[in-house]
Amino acid sequence: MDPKTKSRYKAKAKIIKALSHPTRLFIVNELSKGERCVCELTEMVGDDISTVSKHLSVLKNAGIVSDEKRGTQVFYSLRLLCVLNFFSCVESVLKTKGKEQALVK
Amino acid sequence: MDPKTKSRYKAKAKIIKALSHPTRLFIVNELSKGERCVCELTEMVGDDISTVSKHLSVLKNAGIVSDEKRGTQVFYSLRLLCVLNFFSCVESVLKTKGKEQALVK
DNA sequence: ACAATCCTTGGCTATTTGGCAAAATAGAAA
DNA sequence: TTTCTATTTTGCCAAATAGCCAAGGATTGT
Repeated sequence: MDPKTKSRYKAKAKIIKALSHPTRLFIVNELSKGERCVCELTEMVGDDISTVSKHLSVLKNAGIVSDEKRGTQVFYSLRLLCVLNFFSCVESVLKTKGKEQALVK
Repeated sequence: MDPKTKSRYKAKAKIIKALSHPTRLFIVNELSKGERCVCELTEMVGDDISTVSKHLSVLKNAGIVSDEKRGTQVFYSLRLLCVLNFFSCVESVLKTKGKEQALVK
């Protein structure tokens, strides 16, 4: 694999990696319904606010969400709607795996 | 977040996590062209064969690829074509990020 | 049976990640 | 300015991950 190809795959992997955490998936799904402030997300997720903030910065860094400060609050919104397509694909994997598990039993 | 919802997001994240590595992305892309044996992939990737084998087991475990032994070789093939849709979405993220970087300059 | 080939697994180390708690920052309000 | 509130950053520790090497199957061919 030549270096250029490799670095392209690295960049892509970084974006996907940003989505590879349960909490971050939940956040993305929530933001697909509209913008939310950190405090709202924190309450829904149930983790420490610093943890949620970190997850948000990962998503922001990857270019998946954007933030806007209004007053004392920071509102996040989903910038890349196409990531929602991931979900249906992932669902189908889960379904297939479910069937196989059933067969094994 | 209730436990049931949480475990569903965990399962989804696990699948996406399997795709969140440059080598594994490369492999998925390669398999989209047709089945490949471990030795072929190893040569293309350039890592130790044990490393490649481990990546393949991660993908298999996630339900993304399937394997078939024929003779002494094991052939892997892509089972979930929809994961290819991820790529175009990720491309668009990269493009957007590229533009922003250009603006900053 | 024996050797050769292909692949997987276990063991090890180095690096990265996720979580909380405490400290730092930014803006609003008094 | 001082204080309050919302958020981010930092430090620390535990757990997970990636990589290589060596050892262990499995299958083919001699």
